[in-house]
Amino acid sequence: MRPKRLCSKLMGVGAKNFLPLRIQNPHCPLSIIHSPFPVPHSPFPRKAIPCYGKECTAFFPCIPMADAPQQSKSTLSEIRATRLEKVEQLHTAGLNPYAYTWTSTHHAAELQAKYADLAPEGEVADEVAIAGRIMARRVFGKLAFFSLQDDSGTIQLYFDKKQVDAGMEQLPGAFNLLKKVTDVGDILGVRGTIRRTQKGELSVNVHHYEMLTKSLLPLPDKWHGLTDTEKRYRQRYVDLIVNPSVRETFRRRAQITAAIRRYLDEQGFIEIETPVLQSEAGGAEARPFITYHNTLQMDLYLRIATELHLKRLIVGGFEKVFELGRIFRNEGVSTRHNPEFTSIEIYQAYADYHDMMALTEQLITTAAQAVLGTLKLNYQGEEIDLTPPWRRVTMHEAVQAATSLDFGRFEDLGEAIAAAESVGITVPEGCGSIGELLNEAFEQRVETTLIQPTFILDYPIEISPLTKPHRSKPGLVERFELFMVGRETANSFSELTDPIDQRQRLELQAAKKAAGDVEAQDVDEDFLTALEYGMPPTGGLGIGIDRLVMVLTDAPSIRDVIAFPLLKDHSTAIQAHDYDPATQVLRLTFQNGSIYNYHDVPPQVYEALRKSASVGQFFNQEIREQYGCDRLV
RNA sequence: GGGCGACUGGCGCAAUGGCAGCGCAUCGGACUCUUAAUCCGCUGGUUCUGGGUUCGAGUCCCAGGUCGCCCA
Repeated sequence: MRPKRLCSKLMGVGAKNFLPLRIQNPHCPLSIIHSPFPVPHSPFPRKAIPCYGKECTAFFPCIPMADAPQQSKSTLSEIRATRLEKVEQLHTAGLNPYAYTWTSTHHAAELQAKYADLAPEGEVADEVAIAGRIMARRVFGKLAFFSLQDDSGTIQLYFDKKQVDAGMEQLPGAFNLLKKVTDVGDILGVRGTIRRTQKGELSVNVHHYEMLTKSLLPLPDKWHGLTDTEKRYRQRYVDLIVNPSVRETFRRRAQITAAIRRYLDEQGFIEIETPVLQSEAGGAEARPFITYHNTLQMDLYLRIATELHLKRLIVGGFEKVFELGRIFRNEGVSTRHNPEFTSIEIYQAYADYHDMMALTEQLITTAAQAVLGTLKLNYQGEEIDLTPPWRRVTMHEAVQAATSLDFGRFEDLGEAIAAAESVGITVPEGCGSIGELLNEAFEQRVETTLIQPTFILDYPIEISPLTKPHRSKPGLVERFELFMVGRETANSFSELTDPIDQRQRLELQAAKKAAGDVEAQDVDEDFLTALEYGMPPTGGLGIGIDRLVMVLTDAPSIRDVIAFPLLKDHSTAIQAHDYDPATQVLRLTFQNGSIYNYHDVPPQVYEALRKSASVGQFFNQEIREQYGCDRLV
């Protein structure tokens, strides 16, 4: 075995009077010394207990206090410690580094606009107050320039020693204190007048400043910024601070949803919130998340669609309803899929899918105009023109154009499969109907080619269990999907209102589910009961808000338009383990506090776990997928 | 689920198997018009984790983790 390398500074010295420098093993059970940072202010115990944790194969790099270099201020914990000292200095000076309130007269962008015509070295006596985050410091002996960033933009702060000291007489050495205790990242409030510097930068000529919030952690490199995608998603707040375009994306997202709601409101639609927790997850073909209600002792599903409840509202007499909200689908993660995402579903009584096509065009063009001011946009290098009317083509026509196969002419499934395979279409196992095969051919050959907004009409009945049969084309339903930039963006139908037909279709779904299809839905008896009371003819429409926002903000990944996308935990660190040989139950306590019982674990497996160099790794390899478990906490 | 790639100080990046380096930031000093300020000086790293090969591993091999891209 390779010998452990030990920190030479640690060798031969006792455990006392050490200053922990860096936390190396976050999985160690002795969490007290693994708090992420040493806390040198207040009664910080200036010593570290060496790490004797079983799982902790790391050593703890410590240096004796007496030998510690006086000027080492570079690691994260040291930077933080230095800033905590500045917090103390502010307290000592009688200032509160975490202020309660501040009143600004302007935002940065307002000042930039208002004084756009001020000439270099021009001064205006107008008194202004402004607050924001320090994004850059350029400090001279008796002069300093800061860049201050607020919600609207940035503006330069100009600090002249004489002026600051004169303006803050009650605080002797105010200018020097400013130089000493401020860092990039701090939240500062200032009052001053407006001037444009010799070099032409509009500035606030500060005569009074207040530290509103002292920042303890350093921001990323001011020039290169934060580019690590994973860090950007995991620490979105840092991403938002240093990447203005990210703030712009989420501002646009809000404008889009606001524009959609405004339009629907103007058209007389009302938004009604329907349950997220449901005893049956229906309305779409998707695998649901499952959760549990303790006192009711029942399993519950997170909704995979809002469809069935919104239709109940149509039965109840509302004629125009919608809900814009979160949907949960227990599926994989990709640049186009997040397990929780936002959809809008809209239902209009006495309308059919042709009316819904017009509504789709109206909604999306309204949103585009609101956020971009134009219907021509660029998505990832492709020019997209949203000017209506959008192209309308049936699924049969689209597939025929791409494959030269006429699916309307096949007599039976075998013939269709042979024809599909002859043109290179991969036929999935369990493909049980011509309609499913048609959809497969569409997805494989047509979908990604639909760059400009296109309505695909008239779907096979097999893949559309909630849709009214086509009024003139047997075997098809009155359904369309909207595709843009090669992706499904909206889905709509003339809603099925015949309760008997609906029951048969749902029972077919339930049979598929019983046969093992995890995406098939169950029969929602109460929904069928509602239909039996009678639902007016209704058009329904669903739009994927995240995908729409992606197109309108030119975002390549759905994670760029979701503020806090779902990411895997960094580790399943095991804090403690316990084993009962009699019941063969292995109890594992994880770092995050959860406790699991793994069943039927043989004693020799636990022995191997105990002796393993890394418990976490052994668990991942030998236990996690191999044994059944219950969650206790 | 499969394939490919990435992971080195707070951030951005180097390092034919041979002393882990650079820029920015931090820390100390100088400086009244900067805007990636400049100049001088210093500090800071169990190279994602575990194992292996080797006299010697950031680099090679095996396993694992997370992220990204592509495919399903």
